[in-house]
Amino acid sequence: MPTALKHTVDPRPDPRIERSRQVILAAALAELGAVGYGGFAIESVAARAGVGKSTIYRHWPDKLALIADAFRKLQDERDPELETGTPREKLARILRHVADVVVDSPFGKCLPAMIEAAERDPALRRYHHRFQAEANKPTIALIASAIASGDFPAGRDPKLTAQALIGTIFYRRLMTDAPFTPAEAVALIDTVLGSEV
Amino acid sequence: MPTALKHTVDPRPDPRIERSRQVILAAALAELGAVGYGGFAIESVAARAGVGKSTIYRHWPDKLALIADAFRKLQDERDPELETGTPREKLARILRHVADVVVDSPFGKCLPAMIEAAERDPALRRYHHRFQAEANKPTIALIASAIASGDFPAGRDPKLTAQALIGTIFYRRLMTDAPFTPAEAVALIDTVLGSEV
DNA sequence: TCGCTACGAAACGAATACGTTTCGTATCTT
DNA sequence: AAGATACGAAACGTATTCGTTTCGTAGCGA
Repeated sequence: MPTALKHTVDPRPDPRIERSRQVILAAALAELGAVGYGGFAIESVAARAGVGKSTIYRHWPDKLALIADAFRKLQDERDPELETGTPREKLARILRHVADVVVDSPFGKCLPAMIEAAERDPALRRYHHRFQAEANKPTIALIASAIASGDFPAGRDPKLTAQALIGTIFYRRLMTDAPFTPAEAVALIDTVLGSEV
Repeated sequence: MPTALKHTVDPRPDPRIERSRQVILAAALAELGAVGYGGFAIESVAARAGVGKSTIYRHWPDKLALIADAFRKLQDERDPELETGTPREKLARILRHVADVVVDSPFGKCLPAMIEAAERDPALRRYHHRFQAEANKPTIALIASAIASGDFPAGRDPKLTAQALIGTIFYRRLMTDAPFTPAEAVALIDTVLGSEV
């Protein structure tokens, strides 16, 4: 009985499996962006992916599991920032990137669906919050170190500052008809941190 | 032919009609907050309101019209602010009020559903955006006048400043597990406008 | 009091989506 | 080349919801 093998990866897994998984996850994200959490239908995902419905149920037990995995795939979009320039320049780069992602990417298209899903399902909510907290860590660290070095004015809470900057971008995407444009990054920094810095 | 009467209100409309309308709209808001835009079901609204389904269809042609009317009713929640105190105190009062509404009220409970609905339906989206823009006008005016009077530091865009403040509260509600508390209002003002003001 | 009408309950057919199952085919590993 | 298996297509029964309709009742205005 080759019990030990159970803990090793199969030497040559059938490539059809992983390919199906990726095609289906991409289709699921497209579906979430197109019709939202409430309108999400497995049959539409199958059609979108050019796949039989049975193939989806072969890989995921139900709709929620598929949605959770699709959200997980959004994390691959993460595209962190450079390491050169003044703190102000780095921060502007981050904000421009966030604006790009929130407005245009699969993440941005799925954002309302993610918010709705997080509101309805506790497991998705935990993931949603953790993901967002993780994504903001570099920004908070940058602000904290810039305050410590005197590049940014003292007396501000780095985390709250980051949330004010990032929050503005999300607010514009979700609550107004004028999404935040990368060109406004400098103005936003001036507004929140002051232009005299 | 009493044509002119067409333009006047019926002298004594059946009170059952308006009563049904209000009960149903309140139930619709509760339903939106509880199950969201996608899960919204007319039959559940009827049960929640203690009303026959036919009564709902007697007053609204379909689901979307009912949802739109329910959103319109949220506007009644508006509870503007006082006129006394320093600009800083007024602003803190506004932010505390926004925090209350966004976290606790029917509006706050329906917020994810509204965002999702606005994403899917152009008419609801226009209403959603206009409502939000309208709600922010007093805040923007306050900031603008405080900047003009020298109470707030110059060089900031009042609208963007207001969006940074309000946006932080919405961001905390929608994207984190730590909703904004009224006690943080002063810290938020310090962070965005500087504590030296 | 009398006629009118808004009402609640219930049943309806159509449509949609879930999750399952079957079956023949195409593609993988060995 | 041969056996194993992941696949797509299709059909299935169940459940849910839509929006409609019918009907008897209760509350309204006059």
